[in-house]
Amino acid sequence: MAFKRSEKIELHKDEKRKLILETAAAILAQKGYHQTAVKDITDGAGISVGTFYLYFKNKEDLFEKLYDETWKTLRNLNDYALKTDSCSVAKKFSRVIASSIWGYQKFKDLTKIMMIEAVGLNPRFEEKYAQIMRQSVSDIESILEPLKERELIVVFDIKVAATAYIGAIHNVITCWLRGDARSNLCESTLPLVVFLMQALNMDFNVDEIKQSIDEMNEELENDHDLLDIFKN
Amino acid sequence: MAFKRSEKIELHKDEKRKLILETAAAILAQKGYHQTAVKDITDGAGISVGTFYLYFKNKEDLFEKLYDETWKTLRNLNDYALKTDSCSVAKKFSRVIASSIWGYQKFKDLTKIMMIEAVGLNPRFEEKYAQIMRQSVSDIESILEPLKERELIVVFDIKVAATAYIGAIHNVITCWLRGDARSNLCESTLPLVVFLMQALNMDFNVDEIKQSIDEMNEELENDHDLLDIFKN
Amino acid sequence: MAFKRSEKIELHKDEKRKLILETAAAILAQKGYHQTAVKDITDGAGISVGTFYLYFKNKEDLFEKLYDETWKTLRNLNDYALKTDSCSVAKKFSRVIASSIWGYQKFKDLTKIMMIEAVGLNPRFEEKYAQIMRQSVSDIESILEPLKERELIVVFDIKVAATAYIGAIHNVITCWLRGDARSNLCESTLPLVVFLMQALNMDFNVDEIKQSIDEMNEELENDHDLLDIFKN
Amino acid sequence: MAFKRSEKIELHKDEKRKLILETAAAILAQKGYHQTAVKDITDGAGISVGTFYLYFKNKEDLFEKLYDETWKTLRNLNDYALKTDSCSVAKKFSRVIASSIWGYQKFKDLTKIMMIEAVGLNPRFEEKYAQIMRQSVSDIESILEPLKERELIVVFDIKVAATAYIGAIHNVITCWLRGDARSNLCESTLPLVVFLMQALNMDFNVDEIKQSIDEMNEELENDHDLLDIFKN
DNA sequence: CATGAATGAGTCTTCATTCAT
DNA sequence: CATGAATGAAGACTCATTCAT
Repeated sequence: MAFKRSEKIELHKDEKRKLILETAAAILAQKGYHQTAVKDITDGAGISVGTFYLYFKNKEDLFEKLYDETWKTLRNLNDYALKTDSCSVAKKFSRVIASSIWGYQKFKDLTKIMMIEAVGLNPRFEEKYAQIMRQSVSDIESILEPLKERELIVVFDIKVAATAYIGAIHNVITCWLRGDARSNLCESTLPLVVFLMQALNMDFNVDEIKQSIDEMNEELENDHDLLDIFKN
Repeated sequence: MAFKRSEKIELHKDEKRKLILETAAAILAQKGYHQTAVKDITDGAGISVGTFYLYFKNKEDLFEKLYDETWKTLRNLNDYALKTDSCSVAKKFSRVIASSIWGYQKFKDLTKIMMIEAVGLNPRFEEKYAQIMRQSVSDIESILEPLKERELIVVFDIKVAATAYIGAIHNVITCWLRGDARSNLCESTLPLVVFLMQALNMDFNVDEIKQSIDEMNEELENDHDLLDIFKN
Repeated sequence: MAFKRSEKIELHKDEKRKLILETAAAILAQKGYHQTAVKDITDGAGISVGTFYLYFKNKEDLFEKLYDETWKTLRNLNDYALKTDSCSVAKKFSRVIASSIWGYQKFKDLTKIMMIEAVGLNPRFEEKYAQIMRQSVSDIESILEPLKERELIVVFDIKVAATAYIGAIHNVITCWLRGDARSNLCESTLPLVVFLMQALNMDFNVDEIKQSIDEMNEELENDHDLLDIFKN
Repeated sequence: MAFKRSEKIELHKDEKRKLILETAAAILAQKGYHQTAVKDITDGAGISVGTFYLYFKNKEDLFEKLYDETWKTLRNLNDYALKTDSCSVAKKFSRVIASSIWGYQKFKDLTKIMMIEAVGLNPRFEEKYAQIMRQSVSDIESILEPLKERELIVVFDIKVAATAYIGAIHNVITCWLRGDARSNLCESTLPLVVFLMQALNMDFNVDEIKQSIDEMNEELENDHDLLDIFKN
């Protein structure tokens, strides 16, 4: 009922594709994959079912595109956060976590799809999700490894630590997605970073972290290109 | 037009109900809720469709029963872990985490259903899951609160800490469920507990923790009554 | 929910059969044939499904028995009404109509089953109903025939007149069954008889008719044997 | 996995809807509501099950549409019969009855559905049918009322008379529907009208009535627009 | 490029009937 | 005689996908 586009503006291929993806994101996030019929999406986007199949191979294909692009965007955010003049380790951690959280909040619909809808959707997506998780974990592992060598952190088992680390962040986001959504997720960033710094037994200075987070958020707000998930 | 008394051993109502639940748990965990037809379950359990509906109102009802019983069992495990002669805080934490992990491993199928399948199944279950998560988080909060008062732990924001704490544990389990399943999840218990103790900045002694975990596991292995999830 | 017999009184074959028929009559009249499951009837009668099939071949068989016995009873009533020392024709008509109406009211449940439920149930019952209607009509025809010969009535076409005659009576009853049921059907007897006497252009005296109706009703109220539909 | 553009002539939406309704009318009239599966109707109409649900919400919806349209048509016929330059009361009665009978004969299938199938179908339809009967009766009542005032008819109780009146007509039609169907129902019109005129003790002239009936039938045969029940 | 009517395999669910106990 | 758990055929309805226009 919402999402109804009335005036059929003539759009170019890319714009229409983007329109479908955005509409689908909103509807899928709200109703869930199985509760959403292709017709719901096409009605929402003001196009015909036939047109939908001109842009996507099938319903799962659309979902996969949405999923992949979401993931790509979130990874881009991480890359961006790390692509900074070298600075203290704690600062880097802060930037990455801050950017992730900022992104999840910015793309709430997409995030919900990726973190909640896609889970347990079907064996294919489960594997996809598992792979992504594995990659996330292994990314963190490769960051923790040298830190451990240099005795900047204290961890018992790197793999477990990385998994717990990711889980801590994800759960803060997921709980927010599932209900606290009115509150400001970004306010959780600082406590979360502190929790994780402590978990790794890393030296840190709260003020420095706080500052890094604020800087990161500000940077992100000003670099709009980064965010346009559907660009190109 | 009906009948064919199967050659199977005649089972009593409760046993048959249990048989259906167990069969369903295995199939649902493997194929997923939407990919599993009622007939898959009945075929698996060697009963007719009609019989299924003799024991459960419908497919969702079965799932809900499975879900609720799983959750109840896991909570029982926690209660059991805490129902011990008072001991150090670190020891209690260790026992609870160890028991959870032990339970998840023991009831792999059920756990997968609860932690992966039920997520994003439909609005009703999403809410159910959200409620359980909220309760878990708030349980932890009420444990952390007094510890913080007594300055036994250092946390910036109790709610965020509790959420991160739960997420860390869940993710270790979930990742294991999703692929590492051949490995022994229990080996992750010690590193996980250490990670979390550090995260809370709590004093702890690794050996003591290790010992608590081992004790806990041993106790659990010997108290078989606790485990029979479907018992009466 | 109603109809629940709680104390299992031990009954003899015939009594149990009667119990089932009576329970079925009440439930079928209320919920309709297709909306009533065999289990509804057995629950209502406080017996098991198995027992039901000990007394009746199947659901349709029960219905047929109910149907036939109802019809038999109503015909008995007609016979009884006519089995009187000869009297005026108008009086005879009055007695028959009065007895019918009295019976329909007395056996409201059964009547509803026969006149409403059975209609359009399935081709077999349709034919059965048609046959009964044909017989009713032809009964009336054979009454009207000699009257016409003797010029005591004026009818254009005996068959049409008989059909219309039956229809008039039935509709008064059916409308009552379908809603007016709180009102007293017997009050409609006099106006109905007058309507029909006029329709046949027969000489009649209102007071005499009124008296016949009253007499008939009184007789019926006092002859209880006649009514026990399940007797035999 | 779908399609097979049938070789049938492509029909527009309204035509296809009409095709389904007509097919359904024929099959439902023959087999009865509960004995007819949706697939029977779609097979009969040469369409797929899916298409059926494109045109009707569900099986009951189809039946209701059929029911309502039938009733509307029959009422239209009555209106048409009365929409004539004023004439004698007897003539008006004749025209209305003639038009009804003519319509029932013309729409045999539909009539059977309305008058036989719908009876006792389920509580909803029972009430619907009851309402229609109540309305028919009350229509007749409001016609009889003034006639009684003006002493043009003699009736004892208007409500009973109206009910009997309707019942007489209906039964003539219903009996015909149920078996006499080869014979010509219209031949019953004159005797029926005479029966009813007499029943109301109304003055009438057989020849005039006969003429009115013939005129009515002729008019109806020539006004084809009136009949297309599914038109627009 | 766009449309949307048509398709039909696939699912859940009911319930009359049986028969081992 | 009585029981009621078990059966499975039958039927209503959904929805992703196609293709003639």
